[in-house]
Amino acid sequence: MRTKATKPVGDPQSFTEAAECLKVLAHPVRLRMLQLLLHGRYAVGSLAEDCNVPDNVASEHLRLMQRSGLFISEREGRCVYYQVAEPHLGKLMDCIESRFLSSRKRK
Amino acid sequence: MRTKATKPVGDPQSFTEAAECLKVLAHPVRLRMLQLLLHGRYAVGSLAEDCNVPDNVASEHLRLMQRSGLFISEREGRCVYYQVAEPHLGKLMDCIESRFLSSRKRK
DNA sequence: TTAAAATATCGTAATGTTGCGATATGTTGT
DNA sequence: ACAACATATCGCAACATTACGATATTTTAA
Repeated sequence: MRTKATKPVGDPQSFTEAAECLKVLAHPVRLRMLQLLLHGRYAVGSLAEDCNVPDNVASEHLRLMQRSGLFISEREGRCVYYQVAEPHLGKLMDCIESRFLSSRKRK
Repeated sequence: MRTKATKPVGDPQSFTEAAECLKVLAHPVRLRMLQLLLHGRYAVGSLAEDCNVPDNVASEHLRLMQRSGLFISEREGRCVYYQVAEPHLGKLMDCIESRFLSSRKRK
């Protein structure tokens, strides 16, 4: 049995899936939305306002992330609230934050 | 002093940078290259062969990742060897692997 | 039932990404 | 100097992503 010359495994299909997930995250507005939703539950309009984008643009970003299984939504009166559905996103966001984003808080 | 109602911080510029980095990672071939290079040092041709893409395509992916500061390269005779330059990529790849890729090894 | 609010969807134009073939550059051995 | 090898670059066509304005849907309140 050899102990050297091992290569990490991973079938091409898995890399494609991982890449598609990263592609969904790879947008500044969607990243910010994820960060917010990892800390709470927000309606479309609040997210749009925080991200400085029109409501319909926010809605499209949220729809994309929902179709990828990252978020779920539920209607409550007039508003639709989104929240994080994929548990691994917390750790992933930690990595991203520790590299790119400050860790201070604001109200 | 209030203890509730805090929102995570992050100026838009940082989110743009983070998103650009994720965009670079968000390709199956580039992800596989990163995984390999986190375990060793490879020349363009070896990476191309492992990823089943022509040499020039591999070279373009590597160039992109190098321009984003993720890899560095050094010539050694005829070959050019790439290696990981950004230390945070290890943890990030761990997250991705734990979610999407099996952890078995192959020779 | 009508109006207003919140969200979603659609068509479209602008822009970005990808892979390919051809060509260029750099390196080694003869 | 030349041929062979390894890598890099270029122009281009195919395709994907994005934001926008307009329009549709759903819900609440009057």
